[in-house]
Amino acid sequence: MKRFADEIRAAIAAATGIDASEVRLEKPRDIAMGDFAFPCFALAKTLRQAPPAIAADLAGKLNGSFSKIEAVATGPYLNFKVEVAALSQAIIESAIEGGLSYGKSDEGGGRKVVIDFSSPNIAKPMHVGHLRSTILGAALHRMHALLGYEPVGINHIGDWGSQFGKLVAAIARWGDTVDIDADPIPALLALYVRFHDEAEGDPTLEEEARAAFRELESGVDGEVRSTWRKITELSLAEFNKTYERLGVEFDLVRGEAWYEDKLEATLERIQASGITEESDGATIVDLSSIRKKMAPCLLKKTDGTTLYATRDMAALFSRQAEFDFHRLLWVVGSDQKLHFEQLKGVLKRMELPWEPACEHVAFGMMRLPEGKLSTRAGKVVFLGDVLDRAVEEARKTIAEKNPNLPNAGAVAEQVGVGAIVFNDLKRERIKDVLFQWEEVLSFEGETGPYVQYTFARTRSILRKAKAAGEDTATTKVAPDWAALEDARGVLLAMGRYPEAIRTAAADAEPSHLTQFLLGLSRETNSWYANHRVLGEAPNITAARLALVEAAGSVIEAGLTMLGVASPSEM
RNA sequence: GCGCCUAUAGCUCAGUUGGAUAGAGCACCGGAUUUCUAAUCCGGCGGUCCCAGGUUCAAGUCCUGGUGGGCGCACCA
Repeated sequence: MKRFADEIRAAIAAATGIDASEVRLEKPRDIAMGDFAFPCFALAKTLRQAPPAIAADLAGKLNGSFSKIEAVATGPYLNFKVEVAALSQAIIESAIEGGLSYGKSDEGGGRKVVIDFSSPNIAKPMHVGHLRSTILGAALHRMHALLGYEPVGINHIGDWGSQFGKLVAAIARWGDTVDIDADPIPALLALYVRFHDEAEGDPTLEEEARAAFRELESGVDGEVRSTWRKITELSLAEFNKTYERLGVEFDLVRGEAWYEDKLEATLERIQASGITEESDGATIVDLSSIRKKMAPCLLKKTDGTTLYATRDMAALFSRQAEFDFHRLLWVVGSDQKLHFEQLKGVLKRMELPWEPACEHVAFGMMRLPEGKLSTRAGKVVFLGDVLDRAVEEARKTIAEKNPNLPNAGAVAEQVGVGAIVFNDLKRERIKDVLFQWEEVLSFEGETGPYVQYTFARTRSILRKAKAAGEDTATTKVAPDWAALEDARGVLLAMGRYPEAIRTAAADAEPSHLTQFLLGLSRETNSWYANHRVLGEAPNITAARLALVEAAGSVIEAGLTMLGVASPSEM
């Protein structure tokens, strides 16, 4: 695909004198017009000619230099159509050869991309709101790896801070009223909620909590620390079950606590750069020079303990020193935008040249029809429940549509979880999401199961072809590539996959890929409706089989990038 | 109050660095299966692209000012 575009660009460059890299090719409005379009408006001024005249003129010049491409002037546009045999063979072969690595490139050159994602808080259950960071980060990790970067996925667990003082205090008081070992997360959540309820009428609780956190931060290895350690371990074990279901892995699981012994050096480093000041007894960095009225960054409280920003600065310095990253992606909700702007603001004031490499990959908030998510107020949908219900729904659909499916249970898991994951990656990440059961449990239309279904059908055809002895390996018939004219939409879609991956990674926007997959699936399904693969003339069947194999291969590659399974039957 | 984000069909959303007649899905109506999975396909219905100015040969896209919604704004994370 790219080589045809490059050929066209080079020819236009030669004919007009503009640089080949400046030639921008678009997608024609209608596929019947061609595969690539070049608008001639921009040339009108320099050539002192009307765009349609330029297009007509260029068409004449270019057609002489192409062998497999035809240029047609349509008004102010110059449209290009690649000979179908050349197009289909090139795209199908590269898609099939690419396999799951289709779109692979070495543009990353092994440079490191640190991706900070998921980051749940210890002692709280994961809810639907945690899903987005987890699967966005995992998808970005896979895409960067494909593009030749060396991604470093870090789970920056929220395991530090004054809230743990509260939890420790609550356990000290009421730990024997709940069974933490049996089902740790709900038990810890109950204690946390109780703390907040009772702290209002009992100020000694807050004092105990502060004392506990002070002890934790002092480094003393006593009762408090051992309680904290236990909470952390139990929570991590719980989180891992969810990660396993989602197919998510991390290169490093490092909680905020991991940076504990780096806090002092971090503060010293920032102070040494001369940008800190005292304000009401706290240590801050003024950021009004970064943006008018931007809130200052607080690094140390009046009582001497550290804050979220202090720990994130420590993490940042540590990662920069350890990985010397090309990019650092914080995959964290948009509600924390200011926090990351502040971190970047501190870097700017320190005049650190790697500041632009740090990006906040913000995503919109998940809301329920009844309002904002709140674990404490019980307004919450737990992630495990969402996955379970989707899987149950998938199980029912399978029982109804394909009752003899082998491995029905495993496929239901793949389809149900796939539906949830795909749905969450479907729209632009910055957009807020209203969580609605009927939407996430829907398997029709623009959904993960729709894409999975398209793939399953490609596999089904390949299976039947093999059984009938019609697959290319058996028949050794040369495919009639020219017979795929009607599949041009499918071909062009497949050809755009590498670019979809590239922009998805560059913009840290996996929705480019989900949208791509929906488009390819639509083209493929639409083509199926009007064309038979099996039982046609051998060279036609061979070409169509290759098309089906390639389309399935690209879909599988894309779903794999997203962390969605591709069952071969469903 | 200030800052950031967002607004496209009844609903949920696409719409490349500004380019040809603004596209899907859901819902609703009507069709398609003796043959490769109907979790599909085809057709119909449905639009002052929030409003008002501006820049441009060209604006859903860029700029300015409004309006609605979301998020945030000092010792929580």
